[in-house]
Amino acid sequence: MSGGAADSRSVAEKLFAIADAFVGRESLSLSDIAARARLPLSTAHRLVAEWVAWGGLVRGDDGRYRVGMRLWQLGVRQPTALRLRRIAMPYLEDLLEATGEHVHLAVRDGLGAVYLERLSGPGAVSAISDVGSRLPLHATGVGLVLLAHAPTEVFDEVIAAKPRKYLPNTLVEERELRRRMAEIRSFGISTSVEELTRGAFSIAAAVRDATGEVVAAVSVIAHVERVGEPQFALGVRMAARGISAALGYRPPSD
Amino acid sequence: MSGGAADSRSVAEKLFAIADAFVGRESLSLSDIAARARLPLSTAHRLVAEWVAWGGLVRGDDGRYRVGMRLWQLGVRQPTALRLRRIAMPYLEDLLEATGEHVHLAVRDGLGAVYLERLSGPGAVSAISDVGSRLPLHATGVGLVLLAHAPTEVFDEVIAAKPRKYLPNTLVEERELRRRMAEIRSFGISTSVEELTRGAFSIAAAVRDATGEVVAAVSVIAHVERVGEPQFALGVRMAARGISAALGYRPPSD
DNA sequence: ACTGATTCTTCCACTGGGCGGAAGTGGCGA
DNA sequence: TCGCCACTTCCGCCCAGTGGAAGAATCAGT
Repeated sequence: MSGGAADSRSVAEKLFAIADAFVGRESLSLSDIAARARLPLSTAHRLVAEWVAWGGLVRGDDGRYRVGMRLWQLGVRQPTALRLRRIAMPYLEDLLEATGEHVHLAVRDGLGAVYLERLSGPGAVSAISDVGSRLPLHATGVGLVLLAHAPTEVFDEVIAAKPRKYLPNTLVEERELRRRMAEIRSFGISTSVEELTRGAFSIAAAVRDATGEVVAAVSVIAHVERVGEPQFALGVRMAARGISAALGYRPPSD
Repeated sequence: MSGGAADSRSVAEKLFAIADAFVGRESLSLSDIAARARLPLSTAHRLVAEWVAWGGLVRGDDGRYRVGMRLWQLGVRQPTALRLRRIAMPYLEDLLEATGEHVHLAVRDGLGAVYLERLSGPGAVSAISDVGSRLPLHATGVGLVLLAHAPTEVFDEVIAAKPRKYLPNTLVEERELRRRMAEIRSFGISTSVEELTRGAFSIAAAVRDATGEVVAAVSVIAHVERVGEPQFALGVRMAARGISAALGYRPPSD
């Protein structure tokens, strides 16, 4: 029956590929899933049925599949996300009030910045990020901050992965990125203008926990005309300090 | 090599069993996982490694495993949870302010009530429920409300599954439960005293969406001495109505 | 109602990936 | 140094998983 070369991925990898197909989308048809996971329809059909039987995926009345409550249950208790979000929320709300633009909280996971929270004012720029998004480290405010404080291997991997130039201002050269990292580490804050989104600039700062390690980053994304207004840098600094303090960080006093 | 009867579960089921082991716990060691998932250590080891390779689980510095950001990403966008939480939050906060006790929002998933949100006042009773918990329908305020408005098959399955009697007041008999369901449907509110937690009572009401279907339930769990104080029933009713209205529900006006 | 396109579901025989007992490794406490 | 426990790796057997193909269901256009 099977003519061509069999798919060398393990069952688990195929199941995960199906799960991955759902990251960032509401609902998918069987063929969508099969296409995204690069699986033959019959295989996708069978594996999706297994997810459904477990409750990780549910089939709607429209025949399309959605992420089910069981996966929600599993994810919602992710310790890092839970703790950081809970602690950071009041500071993020203050920051939103002070700026009226997009406010972000993100952590690094591998080579991506994962957005734990996004609060947005009414007239904020249209941005790609949302809660649960994963964006590249080199092209976002939070990403650059997280990268600047990550182990050097991470930087090497980012370079090795050939970072994509989204806009003319996106940094992709190793030298430029290195300089920028050093800058962020010494200033304690990062300002990017039109590096990922046209018409937007971003100010980001690092959040530290009780051990002094950088565990997250906060940022504001605002309309580029407002660049230079002092409340952004000030607000982001205060939010980052506040959250760090709430996490038990005590800055070296010497 | 393999001597005894092989495990008849499919790879997928084994992977899911591992995932299930994490529901409601922060971190597990490999042997914990193997025990909970009823898998030989070597099998658990291999499958856990697959989860880790994908990013669904992460291994901490302590050697224990935790749910990773990838599973969080997947779950956090679960459409029902996302939408209901976002819309309901302000009403739940009002309800918390009015009562100062535990406030819950839950949906039915299969034979369980899954808690989408829990807000708690400072002196609230110690309760088992938390965000992401799954509790039996017959033994919780929200569960009874959800059961009362569920398809009859669900009720039959609950009965068939021999509901457990947690406390003397827990309803487990088919006749009693049926009567209670009818009561809830006609009064539009449910009051339970010490059915799951000693020293606590619960008042719950149904939330409907634009189609008129019951999609969730809100409840307050409070110290049993406060039973009868009017703000509980009133507050729960108002919250349920408010959320329903925000979801687009228009009560029949005749 | 007929036709054809599209999407989903089921079937089945071949085969290599998964299986798990057993042996190996490493760390810790006595 | 020894024993214990928790984890990791190994390896050969065998059946679960595979995916092409055929069948069923659904839908749109004429």
